[in-house]
Amino acid sequence: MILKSQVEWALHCCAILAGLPEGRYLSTKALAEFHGLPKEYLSKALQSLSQAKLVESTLGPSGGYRLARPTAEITFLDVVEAVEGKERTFACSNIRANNPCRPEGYCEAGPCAVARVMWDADEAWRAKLRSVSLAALVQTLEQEIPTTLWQSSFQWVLKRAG
Amino acid sequence: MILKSQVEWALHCCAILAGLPEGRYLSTKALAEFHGLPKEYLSKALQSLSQAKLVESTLGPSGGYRLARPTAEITFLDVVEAVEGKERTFACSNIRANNPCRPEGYCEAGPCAVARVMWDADEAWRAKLRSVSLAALVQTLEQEIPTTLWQSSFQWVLKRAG
DNA sequence: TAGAATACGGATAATAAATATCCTTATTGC
DNA sequence: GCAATAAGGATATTTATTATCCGTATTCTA
Repeated sequence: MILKSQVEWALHCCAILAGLPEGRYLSTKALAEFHGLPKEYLSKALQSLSQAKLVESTLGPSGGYRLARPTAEITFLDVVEAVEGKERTFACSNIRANNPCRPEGYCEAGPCAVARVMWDADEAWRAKLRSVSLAALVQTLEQEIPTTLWQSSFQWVLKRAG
Repeated sequence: MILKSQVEWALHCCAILAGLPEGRYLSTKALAEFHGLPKEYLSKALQSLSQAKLVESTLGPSGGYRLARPTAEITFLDVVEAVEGKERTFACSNIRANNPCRPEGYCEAGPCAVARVMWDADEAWRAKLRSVSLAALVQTLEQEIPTTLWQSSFQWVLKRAG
């Protein structure tokens, strides 16, 4: 079990969009170029973000994407779920129902104990992702990335932002 | 991203093996029949458990599997990792290295900030799975499953255990 | 107003992973 | 010796992921 690579792409794209000045848009082309990713396929990830209302888009030249909400109000979980979907990572097929000793017409009361544990763990994962916002990510990046690289990247993006 | 169905199968099989009396074995055939699963493919999951040293096996008629450790010393994480592997659920391809503004020969210091968050969440998931033992699962099941079903299942298993 | 650049969605292909089956071998109990 | 078993290799089958291509509507710019 491994997350789609689109999750990684979407998170990095959001990090870039988070630094975009108010009212400006950045195109798929620019995002793909900046990250060295296939433009057409990255486009699908961005469309997922758009459908999840995490980003807004405009058409035409100078079109592209921008965040739809303040960076403090978008979490890692939002992005991950936009790309991966909201379904739990453990699917219970209720195999206990195949127990040959199960009486006719017997129906289990609640969810399986095995599934509950797996779902609790899934929720712990999601809680952790929910606890980190894009704002927090940007703050970390700003501290870690060398100033010159940070600024040159910012310039690179601005030059291409519509 | 969804866990293999073998994870579910392995957990339920371990729950059964946890109730097996000292020194007895239960075959793949019996476990497959009890859960309504394809014997050949379930066998692969049990082999994974065996390779991870969570269960022991013997050959021949009356052969099969039994737990290799006390139920209190086998966790959900042990079983999940035996089947799914120990790799993290987020793979960082280090796409920041594709940044066109990155100076020649520049080398990132530590892991990417995005990956760290994803890995923290992964660890939260694992911690939760690590916190639940087979002993705890059996205790829950014993409380939840109707006594008659519990006992008849136990009898069913014992009749087939070598 | 024409043309170019864009997001969007549908269709399709290529690759990888999960699911499943079959067969052979070595071991064990009867 | 025979039957039942775990183990592991080989091979399909099915599904998911990754990727590309194309047509359409929209928007900016010249």
